[in-house]
Amino acid sequence: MTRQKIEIKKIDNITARQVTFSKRRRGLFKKALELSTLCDAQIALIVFSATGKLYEYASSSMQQVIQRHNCQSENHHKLSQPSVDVLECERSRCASLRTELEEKTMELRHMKGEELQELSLEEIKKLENLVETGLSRVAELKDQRSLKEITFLKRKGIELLEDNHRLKQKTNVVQVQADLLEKHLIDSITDIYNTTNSLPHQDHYGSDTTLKLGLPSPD
Amino acid sequence: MTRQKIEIKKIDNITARQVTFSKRRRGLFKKALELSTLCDAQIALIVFSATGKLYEYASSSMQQVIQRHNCQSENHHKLSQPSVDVLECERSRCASLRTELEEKTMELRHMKGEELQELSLEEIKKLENLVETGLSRVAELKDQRSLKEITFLKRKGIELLEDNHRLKQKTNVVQVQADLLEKHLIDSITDIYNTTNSLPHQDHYGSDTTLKLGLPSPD
DNA sequence: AGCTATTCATAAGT
DNA sequence: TACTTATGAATAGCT
Repeated sequence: MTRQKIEIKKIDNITARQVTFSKRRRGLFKKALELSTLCDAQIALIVFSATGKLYEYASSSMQQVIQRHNCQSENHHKLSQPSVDVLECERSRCASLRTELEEKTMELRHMKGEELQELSLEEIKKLENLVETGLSRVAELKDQRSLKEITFLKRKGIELLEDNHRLKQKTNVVQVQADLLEKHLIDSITDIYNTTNSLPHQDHYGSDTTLKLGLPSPD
Repeated sequence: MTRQKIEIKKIDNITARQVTFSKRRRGLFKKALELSTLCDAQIALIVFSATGKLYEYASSSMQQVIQRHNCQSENHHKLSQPSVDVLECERSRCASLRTELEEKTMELRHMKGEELQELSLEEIKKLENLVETGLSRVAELKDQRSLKEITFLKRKGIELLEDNHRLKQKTNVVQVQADLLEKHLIDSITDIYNTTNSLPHQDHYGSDTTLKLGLPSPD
C-alpha cells in the first residue's frame, strides 16, 4: 500500500481520480482552515471538480475576500459580460470533449496492454482480437513498404550500375583520344629531334621546345 | 522536536506565527496545485496575511474562476467580473482538447492498423513494436484470466463430485435401510403366512395383511 | 467506506 | 531565512 510516491500529473483512471479528488480536497480545505485560524489570515478557496461541482471555503465571506482581492489586483479590466448561454454552450462542448478524450485515452491504454485489471475475460478476448488485427495490418503494411523500399533501392542500384557503365565507356573513349594525342606528341617530338640533328648550323639554345610541345605539330 | 501536535487556534507569538504562516502557506499552495493537476480541478486560492500581503493561486486565471464561482454561487451579488477572457479561455481549452482528441484518435486508428499510409517505414516499425508489446501484455493477461477461470471451474467440478459422492453414500445408506425394511417385511409376511397356515381354524379373509405390512413386525 | 504502509508536512530547535 | 530532524498528518493502493 502507498508503495510509491505518485507523479503529479493528471490521473488517467477516472475512479482513482475521483477518489483522490475527494481525499485531497478535504485535506486542502482543512489546511486552509488551519492556516487562517493559526495565522489570522484571510483566505478564500474555490474548487471546481472536473465534473463541474463547486466547493468553496472563505475564512470570512467569499464576497469580502474577492472584493479585497479585486482592490489589490492590478488588472481589473471591466469588460461587458457576453451572453451566458454562449459560454454555457462552450462549456458543455468542453465537457463532452473531455469525456471523449478520456474514453480514447483508456482505449489506447488498453491496446497498449495497460490498465487491464478492470476488464472481464470476454472483454480481454475482444481486445486481443482487435490488437491482433491491428498488428497483422501494421505488419502487412510494413512488409509492403519494406518490399517497395527494396525494389526502389534495387532499381536505383541498377540505374547507378548503368550510369557507371556509360561513364566507363565514355572514359574509354577519352582514354583512346588521349592515347592518340600522346602518340601524336611523341611523333612530333621525334620529328623535331630528327630535324634539329640533321641541321648542324642551327644553334641549340634558340629553340623553345616547350612552346612547341604545347601544341600538336601542324604536320 | 515537534514534540506535540499543536492546537488549531491563533498563534500568540508573532514571530512563531509568521514562521508558521510562511511554511503552511507554501504547503497549502503546493497542495492546491497538486489537486488541480492530479484531478483536473479548477482552483482559485486567495490568501491575505495578517499584515495584509496578498498571495494567490489560480489553476487557470483568477478572473475565470471567480467568474465561474459567481455564476454557480446562488447569491450572485454581481461582483461582475470580465467574462470575455473567460469565454476565450474556455475556447482555448476546447481547442486544445480537440487537438489532443485528434491525436489520440489517430494514434488509436494507427494501432488498429488504419490510416497508415502517411507513416514512414521507420514509424511503422515503431508502431509494430508498440502493438506487439500491447498484444503480448493482453495475451498474457488473457492467459492468466483463463487459467484462473479454469482453476475455478475445476475446483467447482471437484466440489460437485464430492457432493455427488456424499449423496451417493447417503443413497446407499438409505438403500441399505430400505433393503433391511424389505427383508423385515418379507419375514413378517412369511411369519404371518406360516402362522395362518398352521392355524386352520382361523378364516383367511379376516386377516388384513395390508395394514400389517405398513409396519415392521414387532417381533 | 475503511485500513495501513508510506510519503509528506511541519514544529521546534540551530 | 534556511536547514535539520523527530513527529504528526495526509494519502496511495488496497479491500
